[in-house]
Amino acid sequence: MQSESGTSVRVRFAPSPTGYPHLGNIRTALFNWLFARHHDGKFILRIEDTDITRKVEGAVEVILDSLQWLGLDWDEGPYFQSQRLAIYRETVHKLLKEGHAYLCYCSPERLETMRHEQAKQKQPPKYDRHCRDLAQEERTRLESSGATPVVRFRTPLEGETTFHDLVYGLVTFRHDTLDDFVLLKSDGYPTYHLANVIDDHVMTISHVLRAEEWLSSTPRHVLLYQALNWQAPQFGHLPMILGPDRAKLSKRHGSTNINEYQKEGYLPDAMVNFLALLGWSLDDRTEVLSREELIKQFSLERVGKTAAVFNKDKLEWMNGFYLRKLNLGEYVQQAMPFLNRDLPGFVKRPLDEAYVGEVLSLIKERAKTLAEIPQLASFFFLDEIQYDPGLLLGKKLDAQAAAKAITVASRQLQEVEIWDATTLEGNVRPLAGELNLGTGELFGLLRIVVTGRTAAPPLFQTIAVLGKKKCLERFDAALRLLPA
RNA sequence: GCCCCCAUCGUCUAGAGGCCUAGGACAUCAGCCUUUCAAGCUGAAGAUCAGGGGUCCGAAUCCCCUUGGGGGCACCA
Repeated sequence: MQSESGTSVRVRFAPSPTGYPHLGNIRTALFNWLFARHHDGKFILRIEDTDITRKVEGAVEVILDSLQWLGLDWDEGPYFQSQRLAIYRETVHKLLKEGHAYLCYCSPERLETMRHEQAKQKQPPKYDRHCRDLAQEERTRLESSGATPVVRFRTPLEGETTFHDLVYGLVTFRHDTLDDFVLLKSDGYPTYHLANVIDDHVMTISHVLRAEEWLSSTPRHVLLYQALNWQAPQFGHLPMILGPDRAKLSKRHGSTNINEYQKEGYLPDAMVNFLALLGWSLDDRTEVLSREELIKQFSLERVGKTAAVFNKDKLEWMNGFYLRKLNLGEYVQQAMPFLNRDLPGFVKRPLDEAYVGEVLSLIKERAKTLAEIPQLASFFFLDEIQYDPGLLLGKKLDAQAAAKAITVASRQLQEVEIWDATTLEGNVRPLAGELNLGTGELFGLLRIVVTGRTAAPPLFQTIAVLGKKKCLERFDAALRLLPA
């Protein structure tokens, strides 16, 4: 498909490896990906590693893994800005030559005291343009002093810049509220402003879809495009995702890195569906959309402007929903790594896949995340279960009555030949009357005996899966736990 | 302090002047189902559409102001 300007759609996701990607970063990636796929365009991955001091080891790998995990495949890249320094320098020379940029020798110390002064006088912190029009002798003096300059953009002093944002509409900034921002740092690396403009141009990016936090630096970028005589891409800023405290997502918000969600057992499809609904909607009722539907339906027109607080409860619900939709085979595949990871070490590995399948068919409806599964299913795998013996007692059930019920039930079970839920229930249910107990009471007691828990899958299905031997052992164990 | 953006149930949102006595989803509560827990189904509660002015026959929807929230203002991205 062609965009309005007649060129094909090319979008990029351009994270910086200064940390692990969080929900907000990934939502941006997702929207770019959906936009590209919808328009049959290209999704390009670019690593903005121009700050060597903040680089986090392993971050690039985590970024790539996260995208792969979610199925957000890219068509080009990853490109690394740190390997493209020559391109930036060349462009800076051009800007310098044409008077759109200038060398600035101000020391970090001077800049800091300047800002300090400005703050004291309640002035907006802005570079005072000290080096903007240096006299020639002053320049030579500074050059010979050995100070390494930075390159700054010569921002127009008057006028204003207006651009049309695909999400927010017309946005205008007066030039006198901008300052002469740095293009090239003294270490020779470009700043974000420079590098992203150059790369977006060189890579013929058609649409820049990024978080709203970039809205206020967009006029700088527009000005740069103009100075370079390049056509700017279309900009579309995406509403922010906020933490529960309504502040920009950060490390302070705990589990916000996307790889945490993988570890917690969320499914990529659920994650994608949920994230898509943060800032975008199809209509007034559709909540569940497959990847294909999302691609087909996604449009910038339906992206909202309001920042969204992300709601983990809803994510959990959606994940549970996707989990329940899985067929048993898929479910086993998904759950197996989590069982291996979280079941106690003394449980024999490898786990028997057929047995795991039977177990999971019982807990499938009960898990909201894959990480809950080992916990929900642990009693199926342990030889001995631990629980508070007090659970065996009830209102009408003292130790003696409980012991009797357990003994009777145990004896009855020993007789059962066909070990399936229906047969088991047919044999055990009548015992309630004989023991003068309510069925709920008896079943509740047996549930504790067999699972050690008050909440578990249906009793007879559980007994069926557990097997005769293990069940009878648990009946004996319960008897031993009961006070004499 | 300055600049920019935003403003509908607790949260995510629908709503592009009359269909709104504001719809859906999550969460909450209740009922049904039921041997427990889930799931499922049904229902309830929950938003004077931030407040105030306009415009209009008519405003959640358009304009202005106020307030609130967010973002930006680095040799970070």
